[in-house]
Amino acid sequence: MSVTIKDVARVANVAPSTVSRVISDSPRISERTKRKVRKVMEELGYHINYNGRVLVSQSTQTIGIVTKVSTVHSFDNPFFSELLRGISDACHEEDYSIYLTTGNTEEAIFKEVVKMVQGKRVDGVIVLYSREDDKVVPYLRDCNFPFVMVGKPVNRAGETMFVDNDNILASKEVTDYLIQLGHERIGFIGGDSHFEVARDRLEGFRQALANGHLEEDKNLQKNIQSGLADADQVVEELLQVKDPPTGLVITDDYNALTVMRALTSKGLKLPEDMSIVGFNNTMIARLSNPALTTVDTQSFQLGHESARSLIDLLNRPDMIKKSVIIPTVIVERDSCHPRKTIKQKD
Amino acid sequence: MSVTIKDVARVANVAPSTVSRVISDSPRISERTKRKVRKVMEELGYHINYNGRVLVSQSTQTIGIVTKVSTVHSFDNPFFSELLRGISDACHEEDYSIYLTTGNTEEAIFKEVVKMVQGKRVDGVIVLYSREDDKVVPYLRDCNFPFVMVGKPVNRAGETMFVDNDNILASKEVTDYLIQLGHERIGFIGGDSHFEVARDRLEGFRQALANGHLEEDKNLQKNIQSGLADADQVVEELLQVKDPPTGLVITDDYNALTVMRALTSKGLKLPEDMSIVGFNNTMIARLSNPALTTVDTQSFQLGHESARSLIDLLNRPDMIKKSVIIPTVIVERDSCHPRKTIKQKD
DNA sequence: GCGCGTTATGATATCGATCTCATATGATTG
DNA sequence: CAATCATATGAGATCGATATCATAACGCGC
Repeated sequence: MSVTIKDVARVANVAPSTVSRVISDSPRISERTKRKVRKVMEELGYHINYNGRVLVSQSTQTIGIVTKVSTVHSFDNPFFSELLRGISDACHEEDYSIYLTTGNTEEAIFKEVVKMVQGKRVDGVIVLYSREDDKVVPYLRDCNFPFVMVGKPVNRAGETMFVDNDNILASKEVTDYLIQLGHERIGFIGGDSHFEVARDRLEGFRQALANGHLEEDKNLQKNIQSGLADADQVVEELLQVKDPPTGLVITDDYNALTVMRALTSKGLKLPEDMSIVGFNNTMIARLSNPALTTVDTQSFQLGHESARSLIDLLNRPDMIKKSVIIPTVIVERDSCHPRKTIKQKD
Repeated sequence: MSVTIKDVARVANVAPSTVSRVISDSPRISERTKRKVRKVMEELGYHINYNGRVLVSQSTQTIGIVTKVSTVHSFDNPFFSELLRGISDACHEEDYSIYLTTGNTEEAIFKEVVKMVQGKRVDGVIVLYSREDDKVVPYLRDCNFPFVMVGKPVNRAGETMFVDNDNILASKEVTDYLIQLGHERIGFIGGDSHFEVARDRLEGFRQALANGHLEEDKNLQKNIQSGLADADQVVEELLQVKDPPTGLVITDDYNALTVMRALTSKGLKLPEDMSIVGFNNTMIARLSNPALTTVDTQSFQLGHESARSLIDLLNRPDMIKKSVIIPTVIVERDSCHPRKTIKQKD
């Protein structure tokens, strides 16, 4: 069908192996022959077929990306898009390609992973989440297949390459920020607690409260899980509490915006009646009204570093399993306000 | 290294070709042998190596996705994420995999495409944009390589498979919607006019004005291009016009929200002082305040259909080059308001 | 002028699967 | 019971590249 190395060899009157050597620019071939062969390649419109090369070199120059269940909340979330851009960028620099897993259920994703790993379609894998009860990561460990996680591994962190923020610290800092503003009743709205990141951020939140000698009230800790409890309900509950919060730490920009909507529809004034901080600094944080103060987790960098680390690992399989922590930055916008010193009658 | 078909053959005491036939569940192999071979595969932990198969079958069961330059505005935009989800979903149903091109410049993208097409890494390609001055589509045509576009081709539509909305109609309808609400001065804020979609939506907008016997004022037609003119500037300009608009058609939810922010910061009340419609019905439309009325372009379906069409084409290469039009729906929310019958003095 | 080391190239096996063609075996039939 | 045929399996070529080993050609020193 298309032009192969043999066609080139025949026309150029050399052996296929010579053509192969010209392709890899081997120093063992004379300049004269190289020129001749290259001319023929040009004339015939030759282009290498990677599949042939892959078979012998046992390397695909491709990395696989595994995301969590994608039905509603993964691609949807701009955070993931940014991650993907970062990965994509790093891959391109190193001339690697990207192979994307899809799949709507955990089981489907797992099968896809097995298929791409065992089927030798990728050289390594980036896992874009960290959660307990996950089959993918243990599987990759068992196979001894090169992989990098975005997010801190649930266990055996020492044996695993990962790229992450210091989520405990980030959450602590941003809670501190609210405390500095005078808030004493601070609520926390997290995501799916199966994920490591959710637990870390709650932990940081609690540390900040403890540090600030503020009482921890479980009634102020809520969850928004995709589909399950929605913002309206959570807001409802938070406002019912006697002595309701004046500040909220929300672990995701998207959810933060949802909550803001719910609050305004209840007649609260933002940021005067409720100070809010989000996480991730996605583009939507800039768009809300008031603009959202949020923790920039530098998702692009997170993605970029994860790909770079994986490629490093592929190049030197025996390298030490380093982990990379990407610093976070609080981006101050307009969604926070010093606590009003109301309740004069007290 | 890993277990191959030959290892299985040796242990099971059959020929490699027999094992291959068992894999493809050929009816020419007895049930007894199949059971025996399968048992050995199980025991040895055999898994097919796709690269071998690809080489002989000349098919990768993989489709490539080409997006426009990704630096700022492609993955960023939830519209693309939804498209990707739709593609991903359809691919998974048909057991196809996804190969993603990256690249920060047009030239880099073009090279990636050549690489994946000539290098035989994918069976077909989905191009997620339609623009003039594009090298990718003409190239794919020249190679006679199977591809599907999302968006109407700039030319030679009859020879090209594509999936699209009727953007002219959609834009006309949504402009009509504003006209029905009594608006007579309506502005249009589009995107990069290199893209076919931008031109179509402008066209529909103009048709609606003409139909409604409204005068077309070029001063009310603006553009927001990624990075270039920003919302504040555009809003500034629009409000400077004598007899400024009371309604705006904005061809993208993201830009619509940017404009809304700019308007409120100028002290306008929404939707009373300005009615706004967006496009795409991305998740951010739901989050704005007031919630954005927008044209649902059904991006998930767009992606889904494009993948399905491509896979159809791959299965029957001589099939007629059909095109699919996905209907649009206006999603009414709270960002539009009947025109106030002010200017009593008139 | 013979032996030897270099250099440039060729011949061939190989990667892991599939596919075509050949063949052994057993069943069917006149 | 020989001829014929269907069935189940094996042998070997093949896909398009790379890599190893062999070898031809050449120059050089003694």
